[in-house]
Amino acid sequence: MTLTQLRYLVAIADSGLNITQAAERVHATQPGLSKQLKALEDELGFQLFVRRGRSLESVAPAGVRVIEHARKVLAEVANIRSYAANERGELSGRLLLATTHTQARYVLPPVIAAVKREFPQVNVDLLAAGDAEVLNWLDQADLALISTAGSVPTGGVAVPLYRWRRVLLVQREHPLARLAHAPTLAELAAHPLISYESSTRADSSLQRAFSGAGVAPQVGMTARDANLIKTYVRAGLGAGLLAEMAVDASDEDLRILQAPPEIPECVTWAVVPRGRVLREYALSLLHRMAPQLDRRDLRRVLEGNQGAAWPAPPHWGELLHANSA
Amino acid sequence: MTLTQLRYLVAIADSGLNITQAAERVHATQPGLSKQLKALEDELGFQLFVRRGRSLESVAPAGVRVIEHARKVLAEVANIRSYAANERGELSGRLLLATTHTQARYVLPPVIAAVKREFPQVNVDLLAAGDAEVLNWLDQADLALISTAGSVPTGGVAVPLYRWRRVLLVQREHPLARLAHAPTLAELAAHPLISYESSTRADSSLQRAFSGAGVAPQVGMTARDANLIKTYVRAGLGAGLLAEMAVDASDEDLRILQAPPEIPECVTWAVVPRGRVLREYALSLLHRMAPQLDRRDLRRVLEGNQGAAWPAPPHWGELLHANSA
DNA sequence: CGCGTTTACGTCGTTCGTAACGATA
DNA sequence: TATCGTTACGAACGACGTAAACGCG
Repeated sequence: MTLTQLRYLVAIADSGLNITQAAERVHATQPGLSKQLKALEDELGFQLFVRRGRSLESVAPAGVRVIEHARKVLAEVANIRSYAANERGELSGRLLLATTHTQARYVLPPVIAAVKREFPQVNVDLLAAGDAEVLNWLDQADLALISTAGSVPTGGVAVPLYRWRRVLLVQREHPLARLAHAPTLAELAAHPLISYESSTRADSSLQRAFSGAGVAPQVGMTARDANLIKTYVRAGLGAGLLAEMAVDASDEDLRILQAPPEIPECVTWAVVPRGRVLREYALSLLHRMAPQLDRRDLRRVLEGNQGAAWPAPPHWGELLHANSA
Repeated sequence: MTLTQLRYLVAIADSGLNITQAAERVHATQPGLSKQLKALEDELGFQLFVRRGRSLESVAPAGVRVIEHARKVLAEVANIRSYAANERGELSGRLLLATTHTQARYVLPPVIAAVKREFPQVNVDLLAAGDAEVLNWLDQADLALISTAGSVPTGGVAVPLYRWRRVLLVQREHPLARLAHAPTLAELAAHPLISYESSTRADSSLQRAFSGAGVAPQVGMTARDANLIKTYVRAGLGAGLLAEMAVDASDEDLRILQAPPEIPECVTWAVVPRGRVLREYALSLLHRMAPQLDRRDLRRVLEGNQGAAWPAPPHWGELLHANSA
């Protein structure tokens, strides 16, 4: 058994059982992979894939288990490489972030700009997805950024970054804009809402807040992207309910209202798989998004495989202030 | 980076930084290890060991971290090998048990005999140590057997096997033997005791039971081995306080008394490092020691990296009965 | 007939062991 | 001077890539 064999194995599994495609991915030739796979199967004593004719039909049950372990091996090897790269002060590399659209569009730009200033040779790749899908990318990404209302994300060590609230964005002539006070849940329920896709789930904090007040919201439109929500607010399709981070100077034509207090605060988290060694620049990004946390503490907890008692995260506004300074 | 390099690296670390000795351990030549170590250091970009002259003086700080990860890599590779060996029904192998003397001497013999009957080609190695040290061997052993009173052992997935009580072993002419009832803690405190080494620790269940009654035991002698305790009981040095499993037919010259009820029941656990794949014969041993647990459940929990709600373990007597049948 | 896998084969690189050398206590 | 690590060298093994053959849709 060699690391190459394990690397080829997961490449084949990740390429939909297409050895030719897997060969390109690992920068090798197809017969090479074929042969190494055979060698590995010979050594283990059973087939890892079910063949139909000459091509791979599916992963054998035993293959599933072996691949799981192989991934762990490769992850640890990657950890050694990352650790070594940090140790010798390597400045180049890649930073793959799995994140929501709102983070990517409104929160990350200044943060990433700062990281790129500190590490100009680092390639930053953004992988924007919906709330629910972000965690699925965690095995490939370096870290995931995700927001929740109340619960702590699973899938790794969750680091609380900051708190934020939702706000209402309406046209100036919208009925809600004429109220002297922040609208109540009942008042809000009287108008069509435009919000994030995830808020339609029955167990979302939004739905729970409304049902707690005995009313049902009219979520007439959803989008993953705050920009789209704004567009439809301007088109007069309803009131936008979105993250306060998504409001910027370009929204002066609209009115910004506080959301009802029953709609709970959210927390944005960074999630890092347990035991993963982060490159310096990833830690730098993390630290910029949570300056309240000590850098050494961060590293210690991330590598210590254990949860930690984090301090309460600051509100988004404070973080913004810290970053602009 | 190759698996060979990582294997050589930990071999060197485990051989007290003696490359020659490490070479024997991995069945290779010394120049081979020397060269591979150099190649690994070259690839990583820094030295893993601190040299004084030409010999290795100590593990460099960075080396400590790399070795930790290397061990995880090798452990996962070993898991793949174990899984494969199970998959193809391999009947030979090695079973290294870290255990206490009492288990090794009185509990394990019939169990191991049964396992050897089922797997004649398996080499069983016992590593008997004191209560506290057993867990230190866990990284090298396949599983550890350890007893506690109340607490759950750490260091891996703990599987409760059976419950047991301590008993008193005294000479027929001992004053305690004349009592009509089981002695109380106060009565016991009036006589010198001979017990296990671990019972002298202030936080041991024995000490806590006595101090709860406001008396202090006179633990005049300790030993790790129940046989030794019996020997000294026969020499008239005091009353033996030991595990009920340690009493057998050869003790008919002595009197067996119940221990005071305040001395709590103990539980014997099997501890398996998280994520380790056990060979079939190891699982067989585990199942024989805890027939109340389903074999599939066992494997699922051990490999699922998560604790489980185990059923209450049976008393030792029931287990003994099941094994003799 | 195109796609993908396997088999065959030649070359290159690497590893390994033996042997000699160097340093150190 | 004995012990341990490094360097040097030759042989053998293994991995890789090119090219061709084989099955399958």
